[in-house]
Amino acid sequence: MLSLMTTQRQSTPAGTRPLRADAERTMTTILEAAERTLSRDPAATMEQIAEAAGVARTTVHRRFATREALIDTLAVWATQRFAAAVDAAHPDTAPPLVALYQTTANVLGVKTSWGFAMSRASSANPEVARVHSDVRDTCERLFRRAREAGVLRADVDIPWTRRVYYALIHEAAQAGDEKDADTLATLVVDTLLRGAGTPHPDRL
Amino acid sequence: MLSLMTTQRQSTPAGTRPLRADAERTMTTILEAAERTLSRDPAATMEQIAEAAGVARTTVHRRFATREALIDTLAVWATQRFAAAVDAAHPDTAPPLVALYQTTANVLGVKTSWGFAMSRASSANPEVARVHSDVRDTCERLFRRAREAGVLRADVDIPWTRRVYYALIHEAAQAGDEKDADTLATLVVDTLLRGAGTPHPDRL
DNA sequence: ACAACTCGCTACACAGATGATGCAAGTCCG
DNA sequence: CGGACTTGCATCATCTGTGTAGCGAGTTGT
Repeated sequence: MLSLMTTQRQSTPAGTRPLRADAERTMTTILEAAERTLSRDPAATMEQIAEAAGVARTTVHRRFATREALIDTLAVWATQRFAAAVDAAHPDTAPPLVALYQTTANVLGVKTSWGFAMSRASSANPEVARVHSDVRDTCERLFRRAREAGVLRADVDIPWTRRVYYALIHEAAQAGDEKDADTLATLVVDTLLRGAGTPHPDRL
Repeated sequence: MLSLMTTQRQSTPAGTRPLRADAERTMTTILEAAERTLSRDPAATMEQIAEAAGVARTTVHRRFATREALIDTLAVWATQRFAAAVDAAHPDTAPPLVALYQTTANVLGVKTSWGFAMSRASSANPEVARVHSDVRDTCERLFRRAREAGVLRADVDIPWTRRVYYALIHEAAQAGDEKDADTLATLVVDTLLRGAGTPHPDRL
C-alpha cells in the first residue's frame, strides 16, 4: 500500500541523469528555502525564494523550469515524507489507539517542517493527489477500526471525525513549535477523544 | 464593549458624503461578488471580481481606489457582522453553555457567507484587528466562565481550547453548506465538549 | 591538468495586473 | 424637466513577475 515507493524513484525527478554534488546541494537548499518562504507567504515570488536560498533567481529557474514545477517538486518531496510517516505507524495493523497515537506523532514531525507543501493536498500532480487520497482512506479505516474496538463512540460520523482530526493536527503544528512531537500528539489525541468538557454533566 | 459601533459609522467609509442609491447598490454588489470570487480564489483579479459583479473593471476602481482598499472594506463589512453576531449571543452574561451554543450558531451564520473576509483576521486595518482581538478575548473569557461552572474540565488550556473551537467552526462552515446553522452548532459544541471517544475506556 | 559542469550577473522579451483618464450614454432625484 | 451623478467603453502608462540567453569566473571530478 501507499505504493509511492514502488518505483524506487530518487529525490531527483525521474528521467534526469544524476546531478553533480554541488548542484544537488543547491537544489536541496532551494527547496528548503521555498518551504520556509512559502509557508510564510504562499504568494511569495521566485525572487524572494532565491534570496532566502542565497542564490540568484536565474539559478532557481535553471533547476526548476517554472514556478509550478518548483512547487510540484516540493509537494512530491513532502508527500513522500508524509506517506512514509503514516506507513511507519502501521495504521492498519497496530491496535487502534496505539496506531492513532503513533500516526499523530509521526505526522506532526513532518507537518511542522513541511507545512506549506503538505497543505497542497489537491495538487495538480496526480501522484501527490493519490497519496493524499490514500492516506485519507487509511485514516478513515483506522477510525472505523477504533469505533468497532470501542475507542470511538458508535454514533460518530467518520468523515467529520477525520476532518476534526486533521484540523487538530494542523492547529497543534501551528501552536507548538517549541514542544516536541510526542507532547503534541498526546494533546491532539486527548482532545480528539475526550474533548474539553467534563465527563458527565447533565447538559442539553 | 466591541466598540466598533461607537463611532456610529455607516456602511460607506468615513469621511465620504452619502452615495446615490444606485451607486450604493453597485458597491454592495461588488463587495458580495468579491466575497464569492475571493473565497474560491484568493488571488482572483479585479477583472474577475468585476465580471462576477456584472460591472466593468473601471467601475470597481472608481469605488475602491486600490485592490487593497476593496479587500479592506470587505474585511470591515464582515467584521461588523462578526462582532454583531457574537454580541447578540450575550457571551458574557448568558449561562456558559447557552452562550457557547448561541455564539456558535450566530458565528456560523456569518462565516458561511463571509468566509474569505473573515479569514483576514490579521488585517492591515487596525480596527479589524482590534475587533478580532476583542472577540478572542471574549471567547476566552467565556471559556473561563465555562470552566469555573464545571462545563469545561478544570485542567484544560484555555488558548488551546479556543484554537480548537475556532478550527471546529471553520471545519463546520466548510463541510456543511447544506445543513442549517443550528445543526452545525450542535455538532461543533458536541464535538468540542465530548470529543469522539467513548466515555470511560481504560486508555493510556 | 583538463574537460565538463555550475553559478552569478546582466540584459532582454513577454504577459498580466493595476490604476488613471476622457467621453458618451444612461439613470436618479429634486 | 434638467442638472448632477454614475456607468461602460476604449485607451494608455506603469509595474511586477516570469522565463530565456549568453558570458565570465569558479568548482568538480577524473
